[in-house]
Amino acid sequence: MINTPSDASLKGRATKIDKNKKMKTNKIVIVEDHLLLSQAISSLVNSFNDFEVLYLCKNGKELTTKLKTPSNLPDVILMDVNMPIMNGIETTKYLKENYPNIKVIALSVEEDEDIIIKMLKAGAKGYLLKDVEKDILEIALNEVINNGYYHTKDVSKLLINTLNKDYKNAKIKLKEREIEFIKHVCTELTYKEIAEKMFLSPKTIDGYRDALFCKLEVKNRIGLVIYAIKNKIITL
Amino acid sequence: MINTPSDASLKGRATKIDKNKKMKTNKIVIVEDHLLLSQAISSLVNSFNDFEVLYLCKNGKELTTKLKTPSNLPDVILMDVNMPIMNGIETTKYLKENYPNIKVIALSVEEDEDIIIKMLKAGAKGYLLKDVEKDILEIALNEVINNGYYHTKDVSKLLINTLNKDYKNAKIKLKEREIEFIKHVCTELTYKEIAEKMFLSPKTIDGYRDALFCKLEVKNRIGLVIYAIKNKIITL
DNA sequence: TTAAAATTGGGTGTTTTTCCCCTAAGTATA
DNA sequence: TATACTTAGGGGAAAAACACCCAATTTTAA
Repeated sequence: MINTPSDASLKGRATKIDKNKKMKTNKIVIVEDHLLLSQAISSLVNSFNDFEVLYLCKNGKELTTKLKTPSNLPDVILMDVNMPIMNGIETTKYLKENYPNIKVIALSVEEDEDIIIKMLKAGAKGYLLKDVEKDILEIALNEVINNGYYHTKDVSKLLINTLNKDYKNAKIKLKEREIEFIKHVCTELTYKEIAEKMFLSPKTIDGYRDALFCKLEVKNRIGLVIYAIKNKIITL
Repeated sequence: MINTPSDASLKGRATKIDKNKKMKTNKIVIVEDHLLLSQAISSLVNSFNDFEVLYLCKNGKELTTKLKTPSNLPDVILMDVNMPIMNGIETTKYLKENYPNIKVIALSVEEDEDIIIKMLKAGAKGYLLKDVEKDILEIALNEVINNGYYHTKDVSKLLINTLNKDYKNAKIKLKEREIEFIKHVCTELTYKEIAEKMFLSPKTIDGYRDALFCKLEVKNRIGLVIYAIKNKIITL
């Protein structure tokens, strides 16, 4: 896809390095939905020693297709988290199961602890915020290849914070039916109308509402709406 | 593509061209809050012919400080729209007034018509979505320097759509007091409590509410909340 | 400049919806 | 056989929504 560098010059340099220093050139793939950014990051990575960008992908789906060709297997994948079609978390999970030797470094503007945790659980070997120094990216690439993982102080801090918080939060789980209900709550329907839509008695709806008020520690329907939006149960 | 030749070769090439063709090297500044991205874009821009990145800024404030030194004046600024402290729109307005010779190209993931319009009104000579091809960036830079402006088809389309829509929308204007009120609406306060906070009679609040229901074409408080969030009257 | 129109703040009352407390049967499921 | 989940209901208080009303100011336009 999208194409590889001015093939001639790249190959030329790679060969040279291989011969003189006998250094292995590590193969990198970038998965990022914004083409200009992936090209820019690619330009950066190619400027590092011993790293070579194989190709770019716009999302996880595209990556899985590419990987079916054996010559397309990289050493490290730089993976954006927010992508359409198949996002970073799903994709990383898929890689963990199907290509466990490929290391994934997450690259994101997202500082949301939940997402970082999910990404690391999915198998990412590192999580870089997009406002790090470029040197950090090079260090991370080297570390991941040599030691198997790399984490910045920022992310480590966040992780510790999260662990401490989890004692209190114990992450609230919503049932299927509750999620269905809360989606309707975020519309202009009355509870009576919601009951009709869900084929339930208005009194049952009363029950769901009261349970959620209690569970989510909100006082009224507005609270539910705010909760739903903050926790991305609905998107606007 | 995707790759910049190692710095040495790049500098070598640039010098060569300067000497042989007497080509002017255009000076570029990148304003973008995510350091890694600005460094990546910088790497890309430096790989183009006749362009050289002078320095990077994290936000508009930093830029205004830098510009006070005459040698820091660039030909073109690549400006992110969403930044903390001083965003792309404010910064572009400032540049238009104080440094009218500097051309601004907006660089954003934001496809929101309103924001694009604001940016162009503020004086941007081009608006690139971050998922364009890198060649487009190079073309845009050249066009802006030679012709004074550049717009992709995407943005042109959006502009035409917006013009058509404006006939219908005629953008609803909210008064100061209404905005104050609607912000309270997006909390768990009752109307009575909102009245207290705004030092008004609950009945006046009734008036505001009913007026907004009508003006914004919503049926109840939930509708107001959804409207407020969609139109960024409040941020979560 | 003066009258009409819009804006802002306030009032009384009714109906509908929301909220809150309580109970409890039927169904998975571990 | 507990435990949890889903469903459903009664009764009552509070809030929200709706319908009209009035009267100062400020803006707009004739």
